Amino acid sequence: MDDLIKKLSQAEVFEKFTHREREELTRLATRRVLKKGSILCWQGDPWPHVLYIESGLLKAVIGSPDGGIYVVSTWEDGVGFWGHTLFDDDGMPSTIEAVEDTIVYQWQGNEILEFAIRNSDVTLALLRRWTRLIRKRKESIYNLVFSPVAGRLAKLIIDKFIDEKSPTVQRDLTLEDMASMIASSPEVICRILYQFQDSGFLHVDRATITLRDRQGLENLLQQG
Amino acid sequence: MDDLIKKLSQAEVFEKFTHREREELTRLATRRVLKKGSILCWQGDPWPHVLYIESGLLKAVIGSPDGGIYVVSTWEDGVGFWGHTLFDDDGMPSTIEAVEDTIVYQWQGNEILEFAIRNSDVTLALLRRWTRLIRKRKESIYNLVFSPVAGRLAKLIIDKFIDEKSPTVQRDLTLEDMASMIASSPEVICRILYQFQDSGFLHVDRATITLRDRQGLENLLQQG
DNA sequence: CGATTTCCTTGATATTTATCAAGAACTTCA
DNA sequence: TGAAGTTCTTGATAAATATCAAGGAAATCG
Repeated sequence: MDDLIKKLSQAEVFEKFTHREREELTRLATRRVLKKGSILCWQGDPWPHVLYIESGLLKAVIGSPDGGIYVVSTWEDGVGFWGHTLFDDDGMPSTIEAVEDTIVYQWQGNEILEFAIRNSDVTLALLRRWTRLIRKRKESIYNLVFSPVAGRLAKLIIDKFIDEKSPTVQRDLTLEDMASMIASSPEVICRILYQFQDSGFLHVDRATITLRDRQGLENLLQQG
Repeated sequence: MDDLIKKLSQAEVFEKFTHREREELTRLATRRVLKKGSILCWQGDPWPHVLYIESGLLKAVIGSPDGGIYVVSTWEDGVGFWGHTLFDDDGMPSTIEAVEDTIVYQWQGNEILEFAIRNSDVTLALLRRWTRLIRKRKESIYNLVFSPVAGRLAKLIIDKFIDEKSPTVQRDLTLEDMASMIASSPEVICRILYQFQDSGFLHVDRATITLRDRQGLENLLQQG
């Protein structure tokens, strides 16, 4: 548990609590282990909670009635997740699913919100965090509106290689996974991947992707 | 000025201030008249301010390097607008433009933020407001990802007719305006409009649109 | 290891959407 | 009123993207 205190003191928003408050928070936390593929909450259901992700990976997904899905965002270890329900009593806008086995600490949201509101540093950090989320969503909108599929894929790949020392990465996402992240279809993504290879940007094989010309990819983003 | 106090007491977020605080706010406010087409702030520029729209209409627009534009949202009279910059010191994510002559009251953001943080009701209202914005953005994303152009246009039209007693409205938006609101092109919108007419949903002429079958349009939304 | 399943790849084809072009209808304004 | 500028409308065409289908490669699992 001391471990958790330490981690919280380095996490956005949580870091702004006083040490004492963090101690209290640690006491109130419930540790949960989420199996890969399990659902934390469903789109539309209320979920007035707060989460700290100790390890693993979550994704927020919106689905259409006829089965299409789109991955709005992913949440990595070391970050907090505040349920929308907490702030406006409405259902969650997306389904949250564990991409891999994930360990989280969960709070009853109103308990922690109580703390947060009393501490203006925390409040400001929360507002700041929320603002950044809005920016992210607007960026998604920008990409959907102005970038063709190739541009969106280029961006996805570049992001993949951020803080990656080696120019080669394992293909840990299936084509379908990628499709659901950039609103396209697996076949199209496959083709564009090899198109990128033909352009000399990447080397692609079944298991790996090797970055050959980052600048080339980045140019695709600019011109949309 | 008493007028302003009264209006603020009925506006989201502002209503949560104490009467005394609102008095103070009223003193700090600067009244501005924005001519139709004038720009309040540019995408990318810092803008750490707060706005109350007394009359008129603003729109938030994102633009691509090659001239495309997309209207992210519009802001009507009676609502407040809080600059993103205020919360994270970054540039604004969109350009804010007056759609028509608009009268606003503007504050130096940090002054008002000071108040807001000290009053937990206001803080909660702000977080709530911010949460709703995120929901709106996600809805936009949903529509861009899952609805074809016809579906997005149908939604735009239905929204147009919300709180409209008459089934006929003036076409106050040009085709280009609409195009920039649903990420399409004027020609395509024109065609779909007449398509809707052929399907019996609307009657269209150069100056007006008459709603004939609301349910028909709404069905388009469901199935995407 | 063999069987089954999932995933990748590619060709052929269909669908959706955008673009270009040109004329008609309307507005504005001198 | 008439000239200039917008906006609308429609046809023809092009581009982007999705879908369908099928074979092959890899992974999984009993």
